[in-house]
Amino acid sequence: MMHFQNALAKKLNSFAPLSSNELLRLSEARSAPVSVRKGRELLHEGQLGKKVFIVLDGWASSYKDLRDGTRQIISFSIAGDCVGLRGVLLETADHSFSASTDAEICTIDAAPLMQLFQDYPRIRAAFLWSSARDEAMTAERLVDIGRRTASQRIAHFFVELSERLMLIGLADPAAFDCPLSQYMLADALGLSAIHVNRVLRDLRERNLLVVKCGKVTIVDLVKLTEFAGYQRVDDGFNEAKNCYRSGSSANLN
Amino acid sequence: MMHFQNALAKKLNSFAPLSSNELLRLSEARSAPVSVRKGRELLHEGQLGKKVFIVLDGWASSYKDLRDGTRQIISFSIAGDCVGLRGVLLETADHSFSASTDAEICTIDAAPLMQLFQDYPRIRAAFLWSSARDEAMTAERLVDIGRRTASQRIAHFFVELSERLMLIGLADPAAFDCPLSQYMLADALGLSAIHVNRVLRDLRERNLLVVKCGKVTIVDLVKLTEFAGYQRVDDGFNEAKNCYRSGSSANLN
DNA sequence: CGACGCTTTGACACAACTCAACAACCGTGG
DNA sequence: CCACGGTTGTTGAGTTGTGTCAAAGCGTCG
Repeated sequence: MMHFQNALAKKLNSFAPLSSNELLRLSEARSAPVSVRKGRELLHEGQLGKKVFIVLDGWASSYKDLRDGTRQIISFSIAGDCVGLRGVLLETADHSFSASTDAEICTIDAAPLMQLFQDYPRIRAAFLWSSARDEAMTAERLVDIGRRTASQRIAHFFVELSERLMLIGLADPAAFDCPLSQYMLADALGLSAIHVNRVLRDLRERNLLVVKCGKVTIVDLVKLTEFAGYQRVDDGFNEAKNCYRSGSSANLN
Repeated sequence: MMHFQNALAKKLNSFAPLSSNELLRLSEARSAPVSVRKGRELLHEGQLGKKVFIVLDGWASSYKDLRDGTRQIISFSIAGDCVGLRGVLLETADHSFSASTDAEICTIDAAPLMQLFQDYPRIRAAFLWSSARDEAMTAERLVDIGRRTASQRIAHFFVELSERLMLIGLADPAAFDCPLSQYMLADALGLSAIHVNRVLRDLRERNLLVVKCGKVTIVDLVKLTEFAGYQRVDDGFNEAKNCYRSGSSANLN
């Protein structure tokens, strides 16, 4: 209960403040927290999407295994993250899901969750918001892998990770714990583990970022952010600037 | 109205059959269809997410521009596709959106859409399903770019595209129209346009796929699918096989 | 007609991968 | 206690896939 309050509820609250009644309903719908060991697979691609998982503590990852033995990690989940909503909607999971460290996890069955969505618009809104946020991160990872060099990619990943962890109080601006092995980073960022190692050395020698013994230290956040290309071309300041670039007979804005 | 019925309604219907009343409500909420010319930008990254766009005819793309002048296309939209729901939920668009060909597009404002979601659970379900499907495609693209070679990537992309187009009756099993330039393919698949050209030649010489004058011909679907690694390791037959790989005290399934 | 966008090709450079080897660290069991 | 295998990190040498640069062919459209 403590964990539940601290992780999911805290995160959902940050979008749509939930009443104590809504929190109670959520808490009734969820399973008891379960401890799972590192490596434990909780969901296999192709399985029926019967429930969502909520990470209360530890790290987990969503990924797809390919025929040639490689894998692509879609995303890492940390405390407060909800996984599998898409699988519930599509009825079958389109990715696998495993604990990356020892973790504490609970579940909510599809049926009661859908009922909550129907009865409590704010709970629905909060989940949708959270899932939209995850999707935005997936799109950002697409940009990472598609258009950034390995160094930028890794830099970008850690900047983003730092922000995520800070949101839930698990990082301070200069450093945080990160139990991801170089193999996992490689599978998430579309690189080989060996190259990840080389890039990490490079970032260390440039005095940007040090990864050592499961601890990440951001040496120079400004330089790192700049290096990663963290902001995009517009930075949001030129809204609608080009909206009428090509002519059209009607106003779509 | 005709188009609206044929595109969005048809697609939504394929998931959650909508009553004529629900279709009417949807149709009342949407704007009149608007013709936009190729290249027209409809939404710019960072803009307020005030509405969703529905493609009725033609092709469009969602993308992010990077500081160094490159871009990453997140997805292509075709008739029946809905874009911008995420932007509405997160309140600001996390990507830009443009017409890739001359196109016919209508919009639904955020407020009436949310009201529809509240009043008509099946409309809500249909939109959520559609957006979950899009998200699954984004994840698949991530796998493409992260773990497949350029040739596999392109092969995979066209197999997936063929299936999408067939669903809305715009492709037959052997061929379909595709107005995407090699530059657009490159930006979607994390490649350079020049390399896309080389790979297309390669696929042609292997007698797998011919792309010529905006027309894609699939020469050998079986070989192409095999080549692309379209199916993943499990194919869904071994549900739950590994769910108990590492021990745990409680049942999460 | 010239300008422009898209495709095609070649030569070359370089980022990232593979293979191979070794070091450091861990928990386990003899 | 130490030996052990397994996992992770580190480094080097060589290979290859893909990007870059440059140039030419070709439609189309104004």
